Amino acid sequence: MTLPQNKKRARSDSEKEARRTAILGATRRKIDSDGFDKVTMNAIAHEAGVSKGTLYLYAQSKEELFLALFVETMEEVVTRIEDTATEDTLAEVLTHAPAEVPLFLALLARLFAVIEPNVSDEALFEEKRRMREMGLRVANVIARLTGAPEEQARGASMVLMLTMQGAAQFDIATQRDPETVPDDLKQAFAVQAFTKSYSVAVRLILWGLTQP
Amino acid sequence: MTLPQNKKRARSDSEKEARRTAILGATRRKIDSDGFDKVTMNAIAHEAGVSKGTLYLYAQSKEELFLALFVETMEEVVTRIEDTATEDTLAEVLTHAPAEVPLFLALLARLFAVIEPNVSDEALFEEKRRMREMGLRVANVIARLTGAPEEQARGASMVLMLTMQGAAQFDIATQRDPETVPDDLKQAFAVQAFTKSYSVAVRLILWGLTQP
DNA sequence: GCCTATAATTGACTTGCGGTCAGATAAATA
DNA sequence: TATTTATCTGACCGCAAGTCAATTATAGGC
Repeated sequence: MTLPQNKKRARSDSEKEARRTAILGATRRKIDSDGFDKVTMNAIAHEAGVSKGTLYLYAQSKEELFLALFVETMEEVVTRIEDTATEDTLAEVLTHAPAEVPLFLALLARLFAVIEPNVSDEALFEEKRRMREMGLRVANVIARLTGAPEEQARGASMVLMLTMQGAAQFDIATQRDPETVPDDLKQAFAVQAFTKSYSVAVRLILWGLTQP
Repeated sequence: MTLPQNKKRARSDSEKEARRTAILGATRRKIDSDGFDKVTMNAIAHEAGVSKGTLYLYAQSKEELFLALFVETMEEVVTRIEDTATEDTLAEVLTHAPAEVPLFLALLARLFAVIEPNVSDEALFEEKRRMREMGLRVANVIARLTGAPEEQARGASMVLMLTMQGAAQFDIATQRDPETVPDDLKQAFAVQAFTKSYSVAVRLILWGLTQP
């Protein structure tokens, strides 16, 4: 409810944008506090200080809120990679950026199986275009820092995205309270932590890229 | 409803096993015909010729049915790999086996984000142990056929599982009716098909394994 | 073969959530 | 200030997962 002044309704475009931002912020906080699977539209509405009906003026479904959030977080991840990666730190940055942007992994892990099936074609296609664009930005960084040809860097960017997806899935399992995990499985859960499993893949891919 | 003779209730262990099998078969057919997201417990019950309540005598939740099915299909994938892979066809078999066992990819794609969060600890841990065991069986095949040391083969097996997860996610998107996809995105969707994206990763991993 | 105890089966019911829409009303405009 | 516009609301709907008291098939004892 960070609407300009003491207005209660968003009439102008900028006011609508402010409300949308407030709703996405509320969604963010709710995923953070309750976990992705337990977030309800009522809870988001309450957190945002609006009614449930209002949410549906700004998104066509619950998953469209999640999709918008995902695009935001992915944008942040890519920007981070562009801004901080150097020749020496590329692997390091590629590995840690996704893990350090809050909610990115949680949303990525649900993107294809949970979020996208429940989103209008329109919103989906727009997101796909943005994803493609961000993939290319990462490819550019890789090409610039490794000296690999554009084409190969694009391939690497896609394989990275694919393995990141897998690693994000694995990471979900590790969220489980360690107290409840039997001893003989603790190891199996632990090795699935995101940075642990993903860094192996990143090194493998980058290494393959710099070989003749 | 393939219960022995004309019995209507499963009293002995073997009869219960038969009923369980029948229920899993019905679940399979329903996912096949309606798609994972549209399957309901009522529909499964009807297909199996029992009531909804009966389903809950054989599984604690809908997702536990899916989990049991997943283990079945993964067992089949691993067995296939063990039985048909040779030194020359390893990459080929690793790529195609997952795609050829019906429902395996659909279930794998939902395993961590959808199925596991809704399953009792008991069922989850049992599944994890089986998964680990199957991972080792694949590692053995890899070690045997490539001559790589056990340890390295286990690492490769895990990275394979991780990328397979990612590829299964990507594959969901390609299920979309091509008619509805805008021209500029057709390419982006197409390259995400399972065997297309996964085979690249398989070759990369096996190649890394056979290098000094 | 009949009776009884056991427990498998049923399906109406409860619960909870996503999504809708007719009415209420804030705010821009005349 | 009156009128118009369209944002906002929340009671309501539909649907699906999951429950449980009542029903009844079946095994085992007589």
